Amino acid sequence: MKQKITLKHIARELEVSISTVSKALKNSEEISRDTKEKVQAFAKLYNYKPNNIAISLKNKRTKNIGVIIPDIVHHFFTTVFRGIEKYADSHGYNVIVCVSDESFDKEVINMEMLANGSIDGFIMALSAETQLKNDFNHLKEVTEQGIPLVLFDRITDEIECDKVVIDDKEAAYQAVTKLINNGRKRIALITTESYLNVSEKRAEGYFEALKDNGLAIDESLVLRLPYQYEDEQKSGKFFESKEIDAVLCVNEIFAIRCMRHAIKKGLKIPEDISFIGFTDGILSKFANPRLTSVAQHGERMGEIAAQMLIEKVESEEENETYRTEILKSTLIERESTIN
Amino acid sequence: MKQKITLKHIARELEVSISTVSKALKNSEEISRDTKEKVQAFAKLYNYKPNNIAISLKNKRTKNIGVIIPDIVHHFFTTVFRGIEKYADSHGYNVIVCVSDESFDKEVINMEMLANGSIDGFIMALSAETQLKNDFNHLKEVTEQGIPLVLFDRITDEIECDKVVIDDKEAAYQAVTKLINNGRKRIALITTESYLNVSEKRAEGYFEALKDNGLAIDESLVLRLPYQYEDEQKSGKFFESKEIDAVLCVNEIFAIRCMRHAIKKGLKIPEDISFIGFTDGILSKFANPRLTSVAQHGERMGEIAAQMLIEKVESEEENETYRTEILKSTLIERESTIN
DNA sequence: TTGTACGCGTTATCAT
DNA sequence: ATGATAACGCGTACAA
Repeated sequence: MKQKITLKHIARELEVSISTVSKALKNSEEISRDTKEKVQAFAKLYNYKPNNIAISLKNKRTKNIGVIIPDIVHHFFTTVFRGIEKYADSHGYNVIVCVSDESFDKEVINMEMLANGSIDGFIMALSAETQLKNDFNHLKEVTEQGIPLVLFDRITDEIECDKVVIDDKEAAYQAVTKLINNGRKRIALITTESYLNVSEKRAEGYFEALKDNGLAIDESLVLRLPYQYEDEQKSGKFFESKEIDAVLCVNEIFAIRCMRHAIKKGLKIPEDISFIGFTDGILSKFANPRLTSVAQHGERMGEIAAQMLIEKVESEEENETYRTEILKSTLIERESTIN
Repeated sequence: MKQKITLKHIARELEVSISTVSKALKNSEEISRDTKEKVQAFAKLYNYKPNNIAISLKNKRTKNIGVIIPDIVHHFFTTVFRGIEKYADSHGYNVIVCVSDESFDKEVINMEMLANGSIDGFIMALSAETQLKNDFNHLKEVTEQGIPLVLFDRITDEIECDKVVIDDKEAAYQAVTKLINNGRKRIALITTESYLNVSEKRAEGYFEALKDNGLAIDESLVLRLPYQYEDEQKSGKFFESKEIDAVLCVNEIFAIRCMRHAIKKGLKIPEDISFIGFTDGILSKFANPRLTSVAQHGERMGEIAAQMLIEKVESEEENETYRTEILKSTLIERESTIN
């Protein structure tokens, strides 16, 4: 096992001082051609690479980004993560991922862990529990320490920092308007229990579109399911008992499940009933029928978040201005709606 | 902005030496009750937390694990990653993820980057290009430096290290046997171009099962598609032209696509034609009909990989014995096969 | 009981 | 042209 070589080793071997070696490797003008060549040759031979940790300690810069997300086995977050990783990688940053698992405590612990020097800044989406508790002290602490923070998707107004979201309300509004223009009258909304701000925004858009188009709001057409919804009972009954001709679902899985219920009931998609989902992931593309879906452009979102963060990290002055980037979403039309 | 506080700050403020502070915070017997209380109170007040980087430098241990995977937007890898993250987190380790994007160069660069002190060990699945080139010098370098390495799923025999795989060959063998027992005679294999060792293993199992059950091997029933297969042409023609009563696909997406072709051709699933896929992900569960699939237990795989790695990282002696853990897969039967 | 000195690996500043 | 020294933040063996 050949040990990692350090400046000290080279210095000792070549009988020069450590600082000479350091300078020689940086091609400093101060050092003679001879020495430089000797040192550089030796370094190459033994494949010298400076130790990142030592450099981090010296520079007080780790070139690491901390990413905290509720769940990694979730198409949208995964997509965002890919955008972050890509941008970070191409700018010389590494990414440390922690999964909060929708738990407040884990989120806090992970943040504290990373905040002690391991990273230069955070990118995160809040856990469901955090949004429910409405407790953001851990975020406040971090920003007060001057650690840059970028929130995406699951954000809060309580914290001042850069943010990236999609226009959830607008997207839902457009989707519902589309359904109405296709002649749909009884449009259901399948959403999550209400503490997730994204679901809230989508519901707002749904209601507003109905109102603006002169359709009555019928609360009995709104079904709220637990976030991790496994049981088929509740949604099954809903479809059996209601007369519906279109459905907006706040995620793909709800949509796929509901399409099944509709088919089982003997309805034809999209003739008798149309479906639109959120998160244009793999399920939408491969569902049968293929699902019309609101694409959230997660990868782009990740890139923007990473860019915002790295900008803040690398800016010298303490920049106290924050912006919220709102990404436009796109409705991808497929077989589950009439064109 | 309140700056992160260090031992030095506390020492200066309390007019004691740095080492006194350090010891006091560790509740050392050497320090008087008085001083300890004073220091600890002050530390708590200002929320002192030791700097991870400094500790890493001192201990030559980062408590970071480097994970390099070909793709993160891929259900199987994501699942494995979750297992790694979970185990790592519960053992006080952080995870740095790099995505090789199936590129040899990126894999090499990322490894070199992390190998210079940023991590205590690697967990990785080889990129397609690396397997194609058959060049593993970057892995060799790392292991020679004494950095522990665990390979999973996409592995190679060229490198001595711990490994975790599933019994791909056996799984395919079982799946095909199952189809045969259900009375299927003309069983197709849809696989990737041949340099991925997992696909190879699955193909072996397929052939062996046919042979052991006295069925002729018909190479024209084997379709090899590019790994990132987008175009529908080739597989479409295949289904139009062949008489097939069952299909084994090496991944979910191939299976879903092929089911569409079959349905389009007017075949009934599973009556006329059965389907079995690999990677029991979200698509299998929600496909219509639901897809019978080989579950690879990615999360368990990740846990085991992390456990193997951390064991090696934390073991004092240079342990030169490596093991290869072979995980049993499970066939999850759903609507696409007869029970 | 407290403090000094050193080392982890690197770089920057200031001598020589 | 080269080297000594200090500093990043921490921990610890040793000295006082």
